[in-house]
Amino acid sequence: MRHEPAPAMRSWNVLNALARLTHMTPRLGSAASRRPTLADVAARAGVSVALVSIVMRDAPGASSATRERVRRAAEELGYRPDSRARLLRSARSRLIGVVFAVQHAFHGDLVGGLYTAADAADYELALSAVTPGRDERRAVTSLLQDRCEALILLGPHAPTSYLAELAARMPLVVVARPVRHRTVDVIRTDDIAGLGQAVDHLVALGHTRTAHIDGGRAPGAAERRRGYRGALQRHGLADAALILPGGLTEQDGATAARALLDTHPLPTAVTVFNDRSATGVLDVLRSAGIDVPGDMSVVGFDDSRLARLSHIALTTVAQDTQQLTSLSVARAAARLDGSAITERELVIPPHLIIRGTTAPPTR
Amino acid sequence: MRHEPAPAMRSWNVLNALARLTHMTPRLGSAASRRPTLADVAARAGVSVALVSIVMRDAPGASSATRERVRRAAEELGYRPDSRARLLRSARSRLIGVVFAVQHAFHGDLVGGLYTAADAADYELALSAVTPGRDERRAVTSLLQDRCEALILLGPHAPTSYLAELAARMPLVVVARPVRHRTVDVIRTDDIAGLGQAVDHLVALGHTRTAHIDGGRAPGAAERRRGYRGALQRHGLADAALILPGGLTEQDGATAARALLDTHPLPTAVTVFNDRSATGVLDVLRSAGIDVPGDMSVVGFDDSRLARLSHIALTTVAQDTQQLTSLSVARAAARLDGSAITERELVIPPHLIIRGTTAPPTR
DNA sequence: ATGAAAGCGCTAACAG
DNA sequence: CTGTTAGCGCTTTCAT
Repeated sequence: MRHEPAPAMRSWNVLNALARLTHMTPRLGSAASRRPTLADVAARAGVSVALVSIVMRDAPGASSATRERVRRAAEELGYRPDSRARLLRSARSRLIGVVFAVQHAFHGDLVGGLYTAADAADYELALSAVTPGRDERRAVTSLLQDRCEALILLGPHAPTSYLAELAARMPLVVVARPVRHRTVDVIRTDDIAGLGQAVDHLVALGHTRTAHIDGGRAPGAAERRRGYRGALQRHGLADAALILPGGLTEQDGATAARALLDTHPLPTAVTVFNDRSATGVLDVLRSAGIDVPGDMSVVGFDDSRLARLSHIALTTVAQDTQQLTSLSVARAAARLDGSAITERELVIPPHLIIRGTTAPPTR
Repeated sequence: MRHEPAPAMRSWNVLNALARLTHMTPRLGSAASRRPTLADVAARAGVSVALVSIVMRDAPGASSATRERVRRAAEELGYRPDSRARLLRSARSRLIGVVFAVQHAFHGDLVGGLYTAADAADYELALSAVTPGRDERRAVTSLLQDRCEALILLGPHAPTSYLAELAARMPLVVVARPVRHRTVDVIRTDDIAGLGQAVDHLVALGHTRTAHIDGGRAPGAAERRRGYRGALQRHGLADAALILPGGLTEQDGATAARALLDTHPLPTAVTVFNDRSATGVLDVLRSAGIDVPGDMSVVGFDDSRLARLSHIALTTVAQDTQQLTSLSVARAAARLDGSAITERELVIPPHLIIRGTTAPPTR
């Protein structure tokens, strides 16, 4: 059998296939074409694979001289450990699956925090996105095949029954949504306290006629409604509670703001489900000639990048993403280690950030 | 050796460890505690592992009766194929790595499209996010260990030298950013044409005094500047070109808009690097009492969800995400298959979407 | 400190 | 159509 010289490199796979064809004998293929393996490094360093494995993992049991030699060999070969093979062999995968919605800016913030936390705890993250064409189920299923040891779900919409089913398979941490089930861990912001702080602030400024534009069926929306009502009650303003149906997008806020403008008497302040929706509210109010905060105070929720923009300068309830994410990873790790856990649900206090959209009422 | 009854399930890993301890003999552990394997399914169905493998992969070579039996056994056991093991064994991983910035809404749209495209092409996606605490290098490195066959980078900031280095290892597709390098595939929007359409539209409406708020050093910004200039030139308005430094956030747009307001004579129309920045522009203009589109027309870029919001209704240049993503996956696949490729760089035409922020000039 | 050998769960040759 | 066999690249005993 003769080989014509390849006319040009046409494909990565063709290369591999060739390498395989030309070495049908059990002897190893030349390291030139394949991605280098432990065996290649071992051969080059003149030691056994086991030793190389030890060195690559920084595990104890190799002389520093050997370590040095092995490291150089690996370096020269451009060796990269194959995480699949590693995972396959190890009892633990140290992999945590994360399901997030790619369109939610707040999820973006959380993912950032999760990476940091996982890093510190020596875990890897496997991301799986929920998109318009890919639902939570899909996202979770793909993670299950990846041998994740635990799952962290950001604001999932799936029914509790499904979450419970998952939790039976493996540790499950749900973030930013309450779940009433014995085996599901929950890490979330104290939404009730958050709205409480918002209302306290407004009342302290002198507002008595307030409104709340809610989040509809979004995770946390019910709690925030309750927080709004409860806080007014505390201040003896229960009768003045006004809740308008909203949602979690700018559009939802804009629509609700128009409804708000039809209210008589017009409230002097409004709390909004989240910053995104609050942006829509601000836009409609200003277009309608309502001065913010002169004629109307507005409070958001999340302290997203949006709120911090100087031209928006939204007073808002900040979620503690650092806590939410590090506790989520810590909880998953604790479950995997079998540490004792007393509180299934961790509720993190938020804090109000006062910026430029709130002021005393002028009417 | 006696076992005390376990007081309570304390850990997933303890369970596994126990299972391992109590079965030190080479015989297989009971399927009860481990996640079921092909062997378990095979045993239950009374066939060989190989056959089960065939059935699970929907590969030819099994009678439908057997298929049925195997499927039921797998179902009863709750069997899930282990993708790591599968990948380890197969020559191909059919895995494409994707690096994206978790804070960019537009990347979110792209990721959605990529999932769909990958699905159709029978590839899997491995996501790796760039976050404030995790740079592109990190994101790429983790993907390399996952045995991805190709990489798709969304709007990367890394220097061309690094991209070239990567491209030498494996097929590399860069999306939404031009890269001048022989081995790097690029799929991007025709930014020049996009700005051309925007300017054509404004000129057709009667505008002669226009401005462009640019994207600074963002991917694509240089092209859009050039597109703006070139289009004015075509219309004999080269002298009227006004470019203000901007960026890709609302904040950047807001700042630039303030600068714009100091211009004399004030332009009657402005094109903005992207929708996000345009939002900031709109906000500042309206706050300053400038009516849009009465006093000033505004055109964005991206056709993000933002632009579509009815209260914003931004006239904008739409990027064809469907094309961008399906071509990206197709290109990666083509490289892997060794298909002939004529155009290293694919430039996709955008199209203008006229909404409510543009109108004839009144000044 | 080092090496030999046994698999992790799966797919791919090949034989029957 | 079905079973047997041999690894993928790595970690992990267990010897030495």
